[in-house]
Amino acid sequence: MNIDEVAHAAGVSTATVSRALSGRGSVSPATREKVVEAARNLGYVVSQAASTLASGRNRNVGIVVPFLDRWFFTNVLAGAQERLMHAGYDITLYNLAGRGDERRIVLENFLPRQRVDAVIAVSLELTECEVTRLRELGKPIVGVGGPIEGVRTLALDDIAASRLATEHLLSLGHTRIAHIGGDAASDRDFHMPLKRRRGYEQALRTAGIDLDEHMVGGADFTVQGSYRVAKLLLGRPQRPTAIFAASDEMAIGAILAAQDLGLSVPQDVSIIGIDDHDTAEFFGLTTIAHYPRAQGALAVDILLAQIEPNAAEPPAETPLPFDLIVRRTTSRPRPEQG
Amino acid sequence: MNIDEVAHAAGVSTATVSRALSGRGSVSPATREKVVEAARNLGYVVSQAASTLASGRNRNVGIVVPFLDRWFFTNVLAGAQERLMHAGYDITLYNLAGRGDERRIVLENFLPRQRVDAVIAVSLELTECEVTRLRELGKPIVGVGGPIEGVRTLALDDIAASRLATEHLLSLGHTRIAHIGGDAASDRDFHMPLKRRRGYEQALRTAGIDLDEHMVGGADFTVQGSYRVAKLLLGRPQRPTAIFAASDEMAIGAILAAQDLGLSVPQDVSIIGIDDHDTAEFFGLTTIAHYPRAQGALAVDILLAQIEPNAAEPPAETPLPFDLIVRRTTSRPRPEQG
DNA sequence: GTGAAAGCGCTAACAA
DNA sequence: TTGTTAGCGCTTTCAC
Repeated sequence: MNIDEVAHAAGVSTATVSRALSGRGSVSPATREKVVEAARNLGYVVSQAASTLASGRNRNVGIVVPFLDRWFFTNVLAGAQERLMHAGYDITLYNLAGRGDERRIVLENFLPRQRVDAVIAVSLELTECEVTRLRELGKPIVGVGGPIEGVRTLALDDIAASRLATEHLLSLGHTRIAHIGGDAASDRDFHMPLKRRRGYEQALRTAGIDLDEHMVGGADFTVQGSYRVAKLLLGRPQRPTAIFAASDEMAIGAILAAQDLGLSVPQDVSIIGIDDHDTAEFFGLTTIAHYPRAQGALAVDILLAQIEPNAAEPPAETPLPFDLIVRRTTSRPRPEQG
Repeated sequence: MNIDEVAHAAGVSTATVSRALSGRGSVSPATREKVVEAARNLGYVVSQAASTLASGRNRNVGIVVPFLDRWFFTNVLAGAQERLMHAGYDITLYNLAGRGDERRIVLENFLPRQRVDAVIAVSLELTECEVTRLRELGKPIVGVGGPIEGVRTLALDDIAASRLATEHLLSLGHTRIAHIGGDAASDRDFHMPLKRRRGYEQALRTAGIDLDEHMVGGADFTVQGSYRVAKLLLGRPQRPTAIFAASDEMAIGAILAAQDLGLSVPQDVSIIGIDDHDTAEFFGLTTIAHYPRAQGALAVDILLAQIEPNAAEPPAETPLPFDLIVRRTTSRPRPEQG
């Protein structure tokens, strides 16, 4: 079943079939109708490979993620996926998780295969050499979540978001505010944890509060990792009255730790996170929402504006929105006793 | 940069370049060396589209999932992804989540584009007509997690796994065992919740315990949904001494509900789930593990055995493994009082 | 608005 | 083992 059969059935040339079905070039309405009808009857669908070979267009976008099983990545992916599907694009998934050679394999073997028209790089911290490789593809690239040198990136202003979270605690009257951020490993792989810590520090300094390194713990962005750290932080004599965790999952770990220590949230400890994770509502978690699905969709819009001939205007470079969502895990601290 | 330039640089014909780089057909070691060298120097990578058009092979597998943000699906995906990458295959992701027309679009427009050599359908419950469409593609298909008529499927024996979970509770001496399964919506879309309930019922009946419909609740497989149902179940006068939840996330909802009611787990209520979710360890959750990553990898092995010329033997059709993992949320019930 | 025809870059059958 | 060559199925100029 190929284009010749459809052309024959519709009584036109293959060129006309191509124009009628692809929408580029002009075809009279009547002819188009005939062609579409014939194609449907025969169950014809264009061969992607032949179309690509002849036109250079793939109708396919590659998405590179560092993990698959993390809330942020799956949501960016879902948002991008939905938008791409409705634009008629396939999505090729590259996952860098694994024992190490995956990065190289993807960058050197998969991406250059010319199967994609553009790539979305999610939270990738790349070496200079890797960035070069990526740009050598000559394909439009947009980053989501982690800045890539010389590539347009959609990234939350982590410092500002963290400042907002910390300021919320300060505005409630807290002064002993702890922070649970990244550990050595996550700090090495990503800049995000450091930036969130920076925002926390900025807010404290602005409020005239001295930084206390005993008030800062590092975990691996999981519930369990944060739980352990929170137990330590909350077990100290001069314990914090509030905790700002660098992610909602870590905030939840802190909530569970507080409960297990017999502390009430928020009466004894206020807790705030960042994300607005699916389960944040359930835990009543106060947090900074930052909409990864929308980020995925926006990344697609930016790319399509570059690769689709008559696409809409590329979206303006406005900062990504984030919002303080006040729920039930933050409140004024108890009045000091003694 | 195409095959001709490489051929020229290496001083051989394009056919030899093709053979040397693809590994099919015989090439002398010396020639191969020359070709590989030339290709590397020029930064040449075969054009996937041209290769596909000429050979009919895509080196690409499609994976269809109903959601992206659920533990089971992302793990199957990750398992399949890793295996495919090391076999040199791309992976095209089709997500059916959305407002309804996605299913049709994927089945009628995307999959027939001949971009994939095979498809993995994860937890898809398809109509007869949809199955027909899928099989008409003439591509190898394997299902993971939800049986598809006439298609080899890797699926947990849900009934047996649920029986095992329930029997664990029975063996500890529980007789008032509740079940949190699917709600109306999930029962409509998937068979799995019904089967897990069936296993629960079988185990109880075998133990000579009458089924009590007040002991069965339905939720949407989320922590929060199950939390609500568990509160109702545990709030009754003759409350259950044990709960078998059809997923770990729901089991965790039940644990949190019990805690909030002032009940100790496992002293007042034993709780068991199914999955061995990432956070099961943290909650000390007793559960039935069933290895979705391995299922994804196995699905790939089955497909590659069909589409790779000199692939390994296709894996035998053995039942999928599942194991009882006893942790700290199950124990003997308190002796009856009064 | 439509058709003829020249590729797009590769693979595989065949010949040498 | 290696080269020659005919497509794979489509898109796109260029004529008309």
